[in-house]
Amino acid sequence: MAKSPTTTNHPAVICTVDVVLLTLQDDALHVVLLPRKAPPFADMPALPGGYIHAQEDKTAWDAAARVLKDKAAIASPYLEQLATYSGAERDPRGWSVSIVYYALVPSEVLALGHEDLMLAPVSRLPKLAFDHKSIIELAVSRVRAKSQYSSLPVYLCSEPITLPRLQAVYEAVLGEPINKVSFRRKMDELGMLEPVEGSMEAGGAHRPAQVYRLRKEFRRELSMVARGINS
Amino acid sequence: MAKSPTTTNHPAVICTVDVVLLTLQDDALHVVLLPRKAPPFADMPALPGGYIHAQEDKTAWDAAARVLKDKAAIASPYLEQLATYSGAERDPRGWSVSIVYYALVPSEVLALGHEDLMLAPVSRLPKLAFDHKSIIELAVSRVRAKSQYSSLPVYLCSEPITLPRLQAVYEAVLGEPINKVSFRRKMDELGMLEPVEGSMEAGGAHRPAQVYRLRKEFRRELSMVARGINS
DNA sequence: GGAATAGTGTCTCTAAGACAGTATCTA
DNA sequence: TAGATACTGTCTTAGAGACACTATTCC
Repeated sequence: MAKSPTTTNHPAVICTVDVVLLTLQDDALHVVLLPRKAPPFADMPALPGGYIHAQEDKTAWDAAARVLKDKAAIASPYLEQLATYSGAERDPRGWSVSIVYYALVPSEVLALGHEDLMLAPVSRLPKLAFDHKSIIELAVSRVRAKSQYSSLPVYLCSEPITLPRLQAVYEAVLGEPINKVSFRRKMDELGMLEPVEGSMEAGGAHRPAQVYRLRKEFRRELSMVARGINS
Repeated sequence: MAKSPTTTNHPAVICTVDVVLLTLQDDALHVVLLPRKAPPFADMPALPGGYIHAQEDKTAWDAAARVLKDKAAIASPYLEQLATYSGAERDPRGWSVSIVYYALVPSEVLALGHEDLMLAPVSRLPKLAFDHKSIIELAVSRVRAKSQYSSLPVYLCSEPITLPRLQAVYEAVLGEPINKVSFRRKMDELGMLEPVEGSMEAGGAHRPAQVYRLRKEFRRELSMVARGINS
């Protein structure tokens, strides 16, 4: 390997993190955006992001968590690495690396009004800064894929939750109806929900749904089934 | 966003790429390693890797391809991003980012003897520099997972190939036997192989296997099935 | 009781695995 | 012809989806 870049002719690379923060609004996936305050792409909506602070961030994950806390006032969501985007041309300021994370939160914890946070439906994204549009598209396809065989969508829900509500969340994420019997079999198999004594009146004239909460072991941990929710 | 890091107090971050180059040897997954020539971890085996060269590399993918070409004399393998490792403590020289790629090649294209290339079975890794051991473990689990539902293992084979041979490759990667009928159904469903006129004498006293080659459309492209090879 | 949604029992259908049969080569 | 491995037809079995029936609430 070569010497440290500071002692060679390798110019510094711009190192940033960006976060695709997803939530559910009106049963549709939305992404949190923030208008840029400075060039390049001033005033254009962009993913919350920022430079890695080598002094305060122990890892890029910590940097992403800090960005979420500073820019969206959100602590401890489900936060996972998506991919890293890099290249000479994605940022006019120079060769850049963006380590991208994605996070899922229930819309209830979103402090809209904080800063200039805005929500955009992922199916109709506005013009975005940098390559953020394709980043969001990758995040959405990753979330859809993972939702096929895991408990990922529960992180879009606030507890307690009912099975009919959770099924609606899965259907919103996957964009297709799910067989009720199969869905309940899978949720049972995932084994992450435990019933709470007491029921929820869905505000309607009908049988109330059983209320569940996440088992302790599954807080922020993903649970997988062998064959997926459908198929 | 803040100003460019070169005009602030953000110290430069060390930006590198590393490649987990996997191949099959004696029906077992092996990884290509290279002894380090300089500190830190001098003389210890490590993944082929190096700094991003902002002048010559258009993207980190290009940097990974260049590393493979320079250090292992390999051009155009199946090369895909794995994950990015980062942090203050993984490299004693400072805060570092390593964008890690993985590649699959048939053992025939490996020019062992080039440089000090060595091969280690992934099931018995030696002591490795940096956090390269856990990187390799992640790569192996990713390859195993993808092999469940895709054509990934064909990139470990040199063409032409027979179905019995390809099944042995899948079994070596997955570490478990596969049902022959199901396997052939899946390969058919993937639709990436086309028969070549002529047969292969497997060196034995038995019926020769039909020889196949990859369809043009699938060169370096992954093909997926709905439900995986097994289950 | 009627309307509405929650929850469940069970049949069907699809697809994976088991098994055994046929095919084709060498010695 | 015997032995070995390639290939294929078909039965069994497991799991997903469809459907209908029961349960429980409010009006």
